[in-house]
Amino acid sequence: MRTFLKVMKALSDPSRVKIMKMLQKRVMCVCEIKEALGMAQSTASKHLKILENAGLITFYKEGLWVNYTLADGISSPYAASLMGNLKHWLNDDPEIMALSKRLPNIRREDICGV
Amino acid sequence: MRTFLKVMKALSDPSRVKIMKMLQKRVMCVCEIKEALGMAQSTASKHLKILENAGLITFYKEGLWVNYTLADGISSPYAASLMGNLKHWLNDDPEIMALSKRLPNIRREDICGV
DNA sequence: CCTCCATATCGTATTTTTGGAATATAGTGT
DNA sequence: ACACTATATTCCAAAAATACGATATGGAGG
Repeated sequence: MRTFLKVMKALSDPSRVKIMKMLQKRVMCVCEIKEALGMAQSTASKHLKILENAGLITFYKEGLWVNYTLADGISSPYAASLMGNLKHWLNDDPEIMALSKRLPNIRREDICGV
Repeated sequence: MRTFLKVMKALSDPSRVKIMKMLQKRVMCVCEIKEALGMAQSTASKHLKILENAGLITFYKEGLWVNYTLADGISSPYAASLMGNLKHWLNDDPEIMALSKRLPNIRREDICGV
């Protein structure tokens, strides 16, 4: 039950859903996500932690950057199922479409120092 | 997006998940649900409204009683998918199992006036 | 019309969630 | 060791969710 609720809660927030949809397109670091969603860095970091805790995303470090990516989905049947469905859900949502369009222009080289 | 979030939020609360699992077994009225979950009547009513609003349950009136039942699932793909999965999810959860066991003993005739 | 009963809604206190600024941590390069 | 940078964590305020008692609604029966 706790695992199930964690997955549901993680996907109950629009910012976190948007993060999931962006990560379906490509790997992203925290500063890119913060930029894409127009939120404070600490806020982005917190959302990412909630998603990770639900088994929906993972990360790997690359120098100073922390690259977040979709989890492989073996953490729980709930995470696996929802992640699968999210692939085709919300693709025609106006906000998601706008985000997808902007995504190529959001590059860490432009946002972080150098 | 709003529809999706409504479904996720609706299923992010343990009481509401328990209500869904009980309704998988049988139709229930508000007083039976309140009794099964040990909560105030107003609380049960509000949870039911949230689930209904998410397209997960419906009701039909029968005299003074309002019988709640699982929705047919055509309200949204999110509701449909989650409802389908919930059928086999959480069946081995300790709390859900205990509830299922108690369910036959929770009858409106014993709870409401006559 | 009046009463009774199941349910819905309102008002309100409590808890949880969310968001940002400030601070801490950790990796990189000098 | 020091400075710099990306990220995580902490602290705190605002907003939302949750729970309950009290009240309102609406159907059933006398």
